[in-house]
Amino acid sequence: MVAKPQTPSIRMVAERAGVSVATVSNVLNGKTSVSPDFAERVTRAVRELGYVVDIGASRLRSGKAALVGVVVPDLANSMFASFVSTLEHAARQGGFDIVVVSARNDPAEEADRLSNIRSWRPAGLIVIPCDGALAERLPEGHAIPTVVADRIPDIAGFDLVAVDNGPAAGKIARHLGETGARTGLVVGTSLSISNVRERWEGVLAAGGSCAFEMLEVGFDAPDHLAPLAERLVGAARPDALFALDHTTSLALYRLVGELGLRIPQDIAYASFDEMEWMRLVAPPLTAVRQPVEAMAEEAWTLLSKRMAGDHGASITRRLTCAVEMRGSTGPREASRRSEAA
Amino acid sequence: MVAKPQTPSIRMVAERAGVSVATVSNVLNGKTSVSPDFAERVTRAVRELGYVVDIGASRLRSGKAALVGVVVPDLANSMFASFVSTLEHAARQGGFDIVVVSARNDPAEEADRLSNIRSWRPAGLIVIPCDGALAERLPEGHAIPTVVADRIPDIAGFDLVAVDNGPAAGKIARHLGETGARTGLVVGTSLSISNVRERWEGVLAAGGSCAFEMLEVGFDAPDHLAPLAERLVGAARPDALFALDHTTSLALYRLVGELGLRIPQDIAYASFDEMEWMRLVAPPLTAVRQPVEAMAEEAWTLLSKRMAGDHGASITRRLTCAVEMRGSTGPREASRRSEAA
DNA sequence: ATGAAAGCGCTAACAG
DNA sequence: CTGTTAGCGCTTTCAT
Repeated sequence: MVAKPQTPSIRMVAERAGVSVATVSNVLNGKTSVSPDFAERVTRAVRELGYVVDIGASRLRSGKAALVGVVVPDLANSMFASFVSTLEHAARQGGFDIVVVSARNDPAEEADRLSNIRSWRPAGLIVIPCDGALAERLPEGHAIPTVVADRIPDIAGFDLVAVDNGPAAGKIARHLGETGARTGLVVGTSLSISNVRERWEGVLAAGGSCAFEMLEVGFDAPDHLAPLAERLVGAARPDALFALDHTTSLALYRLVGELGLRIPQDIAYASFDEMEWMRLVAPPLTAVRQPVEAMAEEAWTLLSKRMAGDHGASITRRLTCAVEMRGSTGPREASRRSEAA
Repeated sequence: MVAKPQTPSIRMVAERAGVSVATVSNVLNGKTSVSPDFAERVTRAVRELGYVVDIGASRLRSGKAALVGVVVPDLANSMFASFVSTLEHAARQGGFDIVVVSARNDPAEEADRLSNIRSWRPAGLIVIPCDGALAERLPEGHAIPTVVADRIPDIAGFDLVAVDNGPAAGKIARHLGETGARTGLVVGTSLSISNVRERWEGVLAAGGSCAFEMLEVGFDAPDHLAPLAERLVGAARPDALFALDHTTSLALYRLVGELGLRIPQDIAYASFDEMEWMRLVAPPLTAVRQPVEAMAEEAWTLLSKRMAGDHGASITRRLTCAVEMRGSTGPREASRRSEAA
């Protein structure tokens, strides 16, 4: 029977270096000063053993957690993936790791994850709620520093970072009117999501010469788009379409193609949430680009302050979206790629 | 001074229920049987206090970790995001949470993350290495159950799940020849990545009537595509382009558009890695679709077995890609959307 | 069926 | 500057 390889502990390092465990800890954490000689012996023992601290045990004793929880509605959604990616990097800079959980757009699952994640005793939480009803999913005396991002919850007391949904959507709405649309159909997943709601309200508040109507299609858009198809072939076909989120936009754009409608000649098209492909299709799509990276960085900044002990009043940040007007909303020029075909 | 709200510990639960901490633990873990009366009292105390176990302390004592580490080259890449998303769900089903780290395509960062993640004493690791040289980034006696995915490392002893890169790429190569291409340019990030290498070798092995050449453009493709542009405008312009990964494909497709080349009339176009947008552009792109979800699920299955104590010989799984022939590789029919324009 | 006590790996407090 | 000791929250013997 060979000696089974065991994860080295601080005690093994201490023994090998011929010092006490406290000295090892001091060398590693640099709190108390240690003589160069001892420090060197410890460093070598650490290297030889391939020792890395057990960060869980460390937290247990010190009370300092190096973990933050991240809860998103859907990791497969590239917007949220990008958010998490930026967050992960910012967190690492600060010496934190992240535990990521996806609620899969299911409020019940979100509640479950939110409860479960507390088991890790994270130093903080960053949450993009999957709908407005976050309050009922947090435990009574929720004491973990928490930042909510992207969507506005039904609960105060947390820092919040989101984008200027209303004004950005309003710009699109006015632009559609200015480029000749008189009737517009706005399509989104659900008004129960605050940013979809804000966008729709932004459209309504925009005024302008185009009359808009709103349609909710839910999260599995491809299945729910059938009734919409009828609206697009009938005589009452709107002059313009405005998709309020990426998921919807993808499905809606495909539907428009399947119906053989030409953009922008037959119907103008705009989207909230810009993805790479929107600049590659012909004509390229008018879209609102959200500052996802900036949102993640701001969320991290806010959380850092809270984790550092800031107990000031909760802060709300609204970041500005970029609105990109492109060929899909006219003027009636065909794009290069289309001309070529 | 109000009583500061404190995270409830098992001791508080025990006191409130009027039982010992051992009994609380027994109720929660269901190991030993507990009288209905006591069980009920504990359950209520848990509910009233909003207690959730400290999973770190639990691991410390029991040695059972409920955490697995996931290391990917780039979380912002939608393929990897999708991988992580599927993984996260599978892990949750098994009662595990995941710590996610991104190497940002940087081997040095990967080494750092790989070392750092051991601090969490994870029960297992799932790694998509950012290049082939994984061996030198793992500590000497790496004892954590580990599954490598997507790319083949320079080190044996780990379970591996990847796709049939060579055969799938070969199919594309033959198809390009069959649709009339005599010269083809294959473009990818770097041959140092095993799957890119396998794809290129698959092209070479395919035979067929088209002569291929390979070009490496690195990871920040947009910057490195300039020399490529010259190849595409000169007299020696190839008949076909084949991008070996998503990042490259996105940049390359954009370049083709900017140069005003028509697909497939001026040049045929195919891509390894299928993304949504490839079906939305005109003409839709011929592409190899990787079974990312299946790969993640298989990786989890393999890891589960290892974590359960299976010490059998390491396993390699090759999943089959779907190859979708579309308009971008001819025959010389314009797509519907193009016809309309 | 229940509880007392030990100890996982670590750091903080204190003694020397 | 260094070592000893206690104890974080939990699970696991081992008594009772």
